[in-house]
Amino acid sequence: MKLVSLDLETAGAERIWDYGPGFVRLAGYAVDGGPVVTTTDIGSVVALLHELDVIVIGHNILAFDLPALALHHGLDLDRMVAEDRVIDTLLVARQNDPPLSGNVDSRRYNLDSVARRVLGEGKVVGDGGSVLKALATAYGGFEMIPVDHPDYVRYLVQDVELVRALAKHLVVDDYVRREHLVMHRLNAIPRNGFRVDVALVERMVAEQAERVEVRKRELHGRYGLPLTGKAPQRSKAGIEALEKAFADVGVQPPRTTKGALATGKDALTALEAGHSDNTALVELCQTLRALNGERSTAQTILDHTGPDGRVHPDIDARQATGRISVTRPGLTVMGKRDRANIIERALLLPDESDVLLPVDLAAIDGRAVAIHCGDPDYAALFAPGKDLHDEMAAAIFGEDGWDRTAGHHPRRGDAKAISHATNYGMGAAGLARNAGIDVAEAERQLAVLAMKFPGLAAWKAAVREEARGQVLVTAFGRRVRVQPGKEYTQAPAFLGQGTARDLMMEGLLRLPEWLVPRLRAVVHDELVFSVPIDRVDDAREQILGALQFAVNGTPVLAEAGDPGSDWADCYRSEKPKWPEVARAHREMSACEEFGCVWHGR
DNA sequence: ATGTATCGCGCC
DNA sequence: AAAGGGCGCGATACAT
Repeated sequence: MKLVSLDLETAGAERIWDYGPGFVRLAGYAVDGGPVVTTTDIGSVVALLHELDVIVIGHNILAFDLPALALHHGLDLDRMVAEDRVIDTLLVARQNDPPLSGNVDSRRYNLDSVARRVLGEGKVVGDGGSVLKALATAYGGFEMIPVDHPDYVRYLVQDVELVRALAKHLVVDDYVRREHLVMHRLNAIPRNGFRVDVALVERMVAEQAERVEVRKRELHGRYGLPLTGKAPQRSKAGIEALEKAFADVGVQPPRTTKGALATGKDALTALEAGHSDNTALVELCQTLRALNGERSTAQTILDHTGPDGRVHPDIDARQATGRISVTRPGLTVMGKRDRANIIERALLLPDESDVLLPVDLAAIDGRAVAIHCGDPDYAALFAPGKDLHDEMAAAIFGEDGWDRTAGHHPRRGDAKAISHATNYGMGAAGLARNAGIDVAEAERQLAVLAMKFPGLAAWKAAVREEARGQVLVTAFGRRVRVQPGKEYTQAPAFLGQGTARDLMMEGLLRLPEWLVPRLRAVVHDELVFSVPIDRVDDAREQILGALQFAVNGTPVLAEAGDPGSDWADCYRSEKPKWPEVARAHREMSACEEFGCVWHGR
């Protein structure tokens, strides 16, 4: 086999989906230990990669360089990936040396950083990206840099050499080979994009701006809030005005744990509840909350909508748990639970003459924990036909008052909170606060849990200890790094979330080929597809077939939502009390429904 | 001008 | 001794 180290210079990374032909400007490659070749004859590079004895290696090539070659130069990337002839050093670097949570490692995996770490400081010259940036500034854009500029060529040559040097040090294990298949399938999302209801986005942006304006004026008139900037309630002068306003209505201004003025939803709701007879305070809280509650999701979608009327989000497995990030725009954070926000999903549409079909995995983090801990009593909660939270309620509170044939356990909701406590290491104080019970009762519930599921408790203790000295490995073989000092909460959580992620991805790998380019979004435990109306039943059956399998006796359960005319429409059965979730309702010119977010705007 | 920290909204 | 995990995105304040 020949190892081809590859890098491309292009018209700018963020232009990959809209630039068109000419996006790839200059290619650099080296075959094994041979000289680095740079060329504008991109077709010749594709021809080289198509040779069956070639393995191509490069940094982020699976998401960027190779898709660009596929898009404009006929590269058969599907085949190369299927033949296991692609090595992406970014994916390998993450597996070899996993990131911490939070933002601390956000710049740790660019080619320069990886090379410095792996090769040692002395072997990396220059300062990477700044050379390119300077050239782009000097010539008026990446696409204007002369392809024979010595600095441009030198930069490209250096990156090819770095990749080649890295290849000798990085370890490609079975997990990361699979990860290439996973990420390639996920890359269907940016490649194909998600259709946007552009007219509706523009309307919602305008309507939101109007609402914000009205509320700012109210706060300005009543409390002297300044009108400068986009969020005057968060500026120094604004906070000062609000503190005075709270004092004027006779309460201590609410504080965050760090002492700042708390203007968040929870703080204001709690304050209001504690002084429900103080009408001036209630009014202040409500107006402030209404202003703070305005999100700019529609604007974000608009900002990222391309000339094709679609968003092409970035897909990345950068999270400490391995969970998938979907950004620019962030589809994982669009409204769902709040009535006021779920309508955000109406901005995203199926392809013409298609419908959107969402499928989600039931209680997938819990199943992942069950697979890890091997506690038969815990695993039994996930047996076919059982509802985790009902079973958990029965385990903690007993079967009294629950008729299994008649519906849910009366304390299912309480049990759900405790389930999450199980996965994430919540303490009695936190559970008490969360569930509105006293600490003694919370302690009792956690104790019952530990007693009923001894294998689960033992596993948590073991992985907390294990995480103290080393990187943890999920059931699928993904390596995850826990922050020193956070073993108690992060160790069980990362294994649960990391394995849940790969249960989802296993389903993705099992999908029939025709559905892959129809994938539109992934939201941790949910996949969204755009499928032709006359193939919905086919699609549903095949997707559910792919997503449902058993691991060590624990079954994975998938459920399909409603085929929808937009993404919100997919949840009309799930949210029967919110009629506006249904597109058919939104298409009416008016309605009488109390609280309708659509007609009541 | 650009980047970081902090907060706040939301999602799973 | 006690301990709820992971994110994305926008805004402001502040450092460089």
